[in-house]
Amino acid sequence: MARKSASGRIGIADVAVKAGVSHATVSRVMNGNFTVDPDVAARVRAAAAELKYQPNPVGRSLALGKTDTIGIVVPDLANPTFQAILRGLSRAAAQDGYRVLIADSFEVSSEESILAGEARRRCDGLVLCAPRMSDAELTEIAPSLHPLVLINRTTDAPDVPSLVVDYGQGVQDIAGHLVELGHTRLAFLAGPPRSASNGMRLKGLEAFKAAHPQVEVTMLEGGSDFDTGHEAVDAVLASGATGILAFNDLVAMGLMSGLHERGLDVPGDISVTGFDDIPFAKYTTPALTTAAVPITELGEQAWHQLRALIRKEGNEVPGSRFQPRLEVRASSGPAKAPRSAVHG
Amino acid sequence: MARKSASGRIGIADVAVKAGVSHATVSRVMNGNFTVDPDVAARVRAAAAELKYQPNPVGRSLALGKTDTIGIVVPDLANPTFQAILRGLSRAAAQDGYRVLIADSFEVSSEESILAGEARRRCDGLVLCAPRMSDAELTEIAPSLHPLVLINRTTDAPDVPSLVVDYGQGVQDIAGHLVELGHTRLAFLAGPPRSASNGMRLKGLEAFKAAHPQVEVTMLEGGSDFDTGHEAVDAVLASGATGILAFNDLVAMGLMSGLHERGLDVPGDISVTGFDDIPFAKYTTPALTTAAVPITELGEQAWHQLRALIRKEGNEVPGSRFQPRLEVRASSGPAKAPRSAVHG
DNA sequence: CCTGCCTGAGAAAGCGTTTTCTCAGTTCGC
DNA sequence: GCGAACTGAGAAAACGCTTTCTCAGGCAGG
Repeated sequence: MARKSASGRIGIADVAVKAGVSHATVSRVMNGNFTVDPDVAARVRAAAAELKYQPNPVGRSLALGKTDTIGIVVPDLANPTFQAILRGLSRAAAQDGYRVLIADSFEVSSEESILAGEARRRCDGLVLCAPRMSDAELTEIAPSLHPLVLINRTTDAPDVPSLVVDYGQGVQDIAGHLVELGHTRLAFLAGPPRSASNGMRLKGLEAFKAAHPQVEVTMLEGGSDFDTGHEAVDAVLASGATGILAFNDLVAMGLMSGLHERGLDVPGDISVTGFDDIPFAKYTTPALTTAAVPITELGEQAWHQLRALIRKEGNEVPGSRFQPRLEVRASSGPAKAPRSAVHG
Repeated sequence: MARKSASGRIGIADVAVKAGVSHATVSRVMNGNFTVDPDVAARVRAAAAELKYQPNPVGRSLALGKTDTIGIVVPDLANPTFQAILRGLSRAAAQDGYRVLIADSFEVSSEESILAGEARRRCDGLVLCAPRMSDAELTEIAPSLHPLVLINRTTDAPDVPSLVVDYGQGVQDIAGHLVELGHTRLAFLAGPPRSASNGMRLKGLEAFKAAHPQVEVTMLEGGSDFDTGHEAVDAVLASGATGILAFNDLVAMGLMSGLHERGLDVPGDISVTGFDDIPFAKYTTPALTTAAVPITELGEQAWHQLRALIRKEGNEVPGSRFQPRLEVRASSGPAKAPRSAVHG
């Protein structure tokens, strides 16, 4: 016959009545304030236990001005990279007693800032993951989103740490690896045009071309998923390249699948490389040569940065840059003699 | 020079002052209450726009008794199945203006009920995904979690819709398919012992054995990830089975990878099947025969059920059962002559 | 024995909304 | 032309908690 306040749920008032004290005292006890007589505290605790009282977090949030929740907005929850970031973030935050609220923008860049704003208002901080919005828009809304940390994107706005993977260096490492294997005609199967990480890859390849004038690098349009790779087979063959750098592992897998259907051998006829080293990359046949990104760790670091901001520690490094690690597997091998374009 | 209340953020009071009205009126305007003079409303809207006023959701939640947020607790955010459910749920909920808060129990079943309780208190409803806790515990806490919907788990507790995939039927379909291909010795590479969906598969196989006495079905211990499958190669070979039903696609992929390393051909020597039809299943070599589960749709349905509960519609069906669809691909083929056990 | 300090706990003021209550000022009907 | 019904908007209560303010009572010191 637990008495209830009007709302039907058990509140601080109920336990106050039951323990014969004021609700202020109940609050003190629940929050470990030691200015309370041990006997009274015990009585309150007993009453709380008996009533199975659990403080209402909303009331608590309003009073304390914090929610113990952080938000993350991702462009596409179906993308393994973002899933991994979410996982790392969620785990790290959970260890500090924070929960995470997710928002998926479904690659609609115009929704991002609204979504981000809404999420931010409900949370103590925000992680913006590879936002597709323009630099101008990002800079404009960044202050209203503080505490904010950026992943795979940078901004001029102050006090916004950003964690970026050095995709530029990564593609250069991969390209270098292919050249070492004797490939002189490479092709890059690009990612989504609005993706900043694609931009970094392109810049990396420019640098690579400058340093290796003897190597031919063809740029091909693309995307970020399986189908992109699968549909790119013709373009890849037409390029005459023997070493293909796919935008990411998904694209590489799609490409390998397409090449396989054409009866071509990887890496016998063509070497294919990916990027990211998603868990599946190890298990493709042939196993995929790729650049491993410590992506879960990225999520974890994002939390650490955000935590510093929330706690106003202020002495934190403004961000950091993650180096991919070349992961050589079976999908890359010695170059054949250059093929003529448009091979059967 | 936007004036601020003590907290630093712009509140309803600031708008009220600027528009020269009471904050009650501001609230009325913001919520589309038409008992406000159009002129006054316009003035308020102008003030709100100029101050970029955004209502504080926490205060709103407290007053309204709802958060427009739902929670989901999953045993392992790294599992593609749960990722897909999360995605479906998140998308469907977003369409109705709800956000989702995630909680990952990391397969620690003792944490589940605490996590669930905490999540629930911050949200308007909860989705419990394949909980690992005991039936007794589940039944006990279910009422305190209402509105609650269960995925891949059932309970006696009232008013708890549950969405389950008919794994029992699924394995029977797969087994039937293998038998049609001439396999007479099958093996089942089981999943986590505490998993209810594993239990359903086992029951399905019992039914299958009863209906097909001439077929031998060996049960092998297992798990739910790549490595499980990879490490199971010896046990699989020792069983002498020519048709292997793996617990899920991940396990199947691990197994295929292990078999490949041993120089065995799939499906020439052994047929391997998975379960779930994760996106990658299409792209393994050979492409994986599996049972497709409309898993994203499951998340979507979960939202619909939960929404009905939140809105107290009450006339909803108590849950539903999803039928997997057999997806025949290249990893299953005609049986060879039965092999002797412990093949080289 | 009185002043002053300290301790413990109730009263009350937030936190930022929504919503009910209330009432002044209009409009309408007879 | 006066009471009744209506309209619009402010005052205040409510949501559930934390925290500051305040004060009664106990105790030590002079």
